[in-house]
Amino acid sequence: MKNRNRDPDCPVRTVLDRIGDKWAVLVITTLGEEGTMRFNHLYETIGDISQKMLTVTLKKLQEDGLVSRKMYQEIPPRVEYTLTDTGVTLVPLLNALAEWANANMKGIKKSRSVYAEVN
Amino acid sequence: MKNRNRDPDCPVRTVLDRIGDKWAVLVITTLGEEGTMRFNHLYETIGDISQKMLTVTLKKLQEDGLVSRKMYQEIPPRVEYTLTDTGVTLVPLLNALAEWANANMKGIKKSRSVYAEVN
DNA sequence: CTGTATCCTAACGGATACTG
DNA sequence: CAGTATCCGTTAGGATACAG
Repeated sequence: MKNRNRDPDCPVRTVLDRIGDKWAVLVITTLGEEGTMRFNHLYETIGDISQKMLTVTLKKLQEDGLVSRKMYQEIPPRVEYTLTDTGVTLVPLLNALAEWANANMKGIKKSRSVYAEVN
Repeated sequence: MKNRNRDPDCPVRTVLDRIGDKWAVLVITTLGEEGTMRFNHLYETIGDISQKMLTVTLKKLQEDGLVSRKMYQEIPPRVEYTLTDTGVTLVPLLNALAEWANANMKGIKKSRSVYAEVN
């Protein structure tokens, strides 16, 4: 495998700086579940994201070509976001992580409380 | 699937707050490749992590029960870190992400440059 | 409805020096 | 060798107000 040390172009880091972002993961998995969504729908579905972070995250994902944006010339405005083909390929990986989280959260929480008692 | 909205105990968020951390991912995948490693070995292999962040990250991973720490009473001191069984189960998922990154980095970089030109 | 623009605070995390 | 302690600049990101 390619040596990752001190390599600014390391793919792992390139992608981690993006999908390592909690909001990006949430947006991608949500779009993966619901398909095309409007801005407000995403905003309400994710729930605890701020408007600002949703905007920023969507822009970054568009920039990376993972999400596409379609704007309708209507009043009031309507904007729809959809995963691109590339974006879709990321969904199963993130879902696998989500499943891992579900399967292991209990153990992790227990470990944390044990650790807290000892220290 | 469990509704993730406004749920502070959401497993996905619990895990994302940890593996969403770039340093944690790097430590886990590195230990996954190399097996047991000493502090300095990890420090040098990862390369651009600071001593402080390595210490902090290892502590958090121990707290979650993903990494175990073994200290030898020697002079100079020797400390070895190893993935726990739980930690090991996370490795293939992270490696899958790394492979995804390798496969898609080119397209992502291209998308970014196109985006940069237009805007 | 779908954003943009500021302000502002907590935290992240690097650099450095010190310790057992 | 394997950390700890401290300082300190940068940034993430929430709150709020405003705009097209």
